[in-house]
Amino acid sequence: MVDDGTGSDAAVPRKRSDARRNQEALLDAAAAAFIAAGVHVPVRDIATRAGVGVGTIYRHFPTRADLIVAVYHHQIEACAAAGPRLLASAGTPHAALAGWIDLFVDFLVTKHGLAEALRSDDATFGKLHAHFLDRLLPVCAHLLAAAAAAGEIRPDVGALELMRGVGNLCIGDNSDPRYDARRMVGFLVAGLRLPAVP
Amino acid sequence: MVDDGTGSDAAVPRKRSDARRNQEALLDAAAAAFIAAGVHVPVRDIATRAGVGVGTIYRHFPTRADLIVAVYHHQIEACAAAGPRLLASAGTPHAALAGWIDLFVDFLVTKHGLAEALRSDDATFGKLHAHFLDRLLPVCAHLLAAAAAAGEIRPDVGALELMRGVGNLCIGDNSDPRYDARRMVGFLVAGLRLPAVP
DNA sequence: CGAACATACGGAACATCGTTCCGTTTACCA
DNA sequence: TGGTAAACGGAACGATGTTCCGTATGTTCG
Repeated sequence: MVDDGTGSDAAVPRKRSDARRNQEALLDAAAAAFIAAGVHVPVRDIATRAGVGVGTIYRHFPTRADLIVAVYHHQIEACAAAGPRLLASAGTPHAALAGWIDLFVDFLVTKHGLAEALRSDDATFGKLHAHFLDRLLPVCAHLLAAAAAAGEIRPDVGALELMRGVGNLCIGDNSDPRYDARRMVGFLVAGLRLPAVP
Repeated sequence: MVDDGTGSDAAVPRKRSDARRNQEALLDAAAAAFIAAGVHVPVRDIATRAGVGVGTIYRHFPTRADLIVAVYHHQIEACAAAGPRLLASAGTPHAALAGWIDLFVDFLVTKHGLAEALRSDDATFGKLHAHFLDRLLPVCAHLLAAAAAAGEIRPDVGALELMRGVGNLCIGDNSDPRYDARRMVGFLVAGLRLPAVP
């Protein structure tokens, strides 16, 4: 719901062309910098890549979280949209849950430092955390409820604790080949299952 | 195996008395500072508490990891020693494993920021990570092997991945009452179980 | 006991990074 | 084309980790 100046009505005065151009340049530069050096890349590096001053970054994206959210906006939305789709197509609610968690894990482990940032107690990342929760928590809760209703998992698992646990398990996945976050997440999700009662 | 100047032979020249005194003062100050502000407390704060200059810290403890390891040395050793004891006293190997993991989790969540530091990819903490693994990995491996041999858990679980997963789940436990690391670790350990074959 | 020497100390100084602020430039509109 | 408001750039500031060297002090030996 961000007005980028190309919007539909005239309530908000159109942004200046250089501002729009710089915002685009910043998004591109940040995306490249995140891939090259992780989401903790120094602000000055992003500014240099984009050919702007650091002041321009703070004007467009007051906190690092805003920039990260903007860069990954599409992928976060795609992940949110995948929840209901999986629930409809997968064989069981538990399979849908597992599939969705896989998507979430894939997203996190392919963005260097994102899982760490998500869990940082630094207030700067509070908005990042909040945005992830806003978009993805309801999806996760829905999948959990379906699996619980089907008697496949214990009924007392909260969506927030599961997402945080999964996010935590993704930390450091890229720094040591002996650690595989997907495997650990698999164990965690398996631990939610109820013993089959025949 | 650090020579503190009170050692047995004279191969190493005895350290100066002020050096020994300052090292003690630094350990006390660091312990207090870690409790008050976490293991990421600024170096200057520790120096001020100890009544020394920052140079003295770096002389005694070249990296933050060295200081952390020294402060928690006793507790790490106690955790290592608890492994065999639990295996002997607990009803089943799996119970011993679960009990030991509980000790490990308790240790981590009561030291603000320690779990985070353990997982930081900052090279400064490499020695911290290495020391934890040196002392605790064999203990964990032993417990895992016993539980696997008893057929209680799947046989392909590595000690390193388990310890890292558990450590990761402990991150941020103190920053949000809605997240309980012990609960998540419980799910993870439960996920290692093999279905009972009667 | 007192001097000489090695050891250790303290904190100033430097580097990095996030963040703010304001003089200058630029786009837009009349 | 000129005026105005928006946006820009980067210097400057504060916090923190780290290094370095002139100074102080413990220890030893004559």
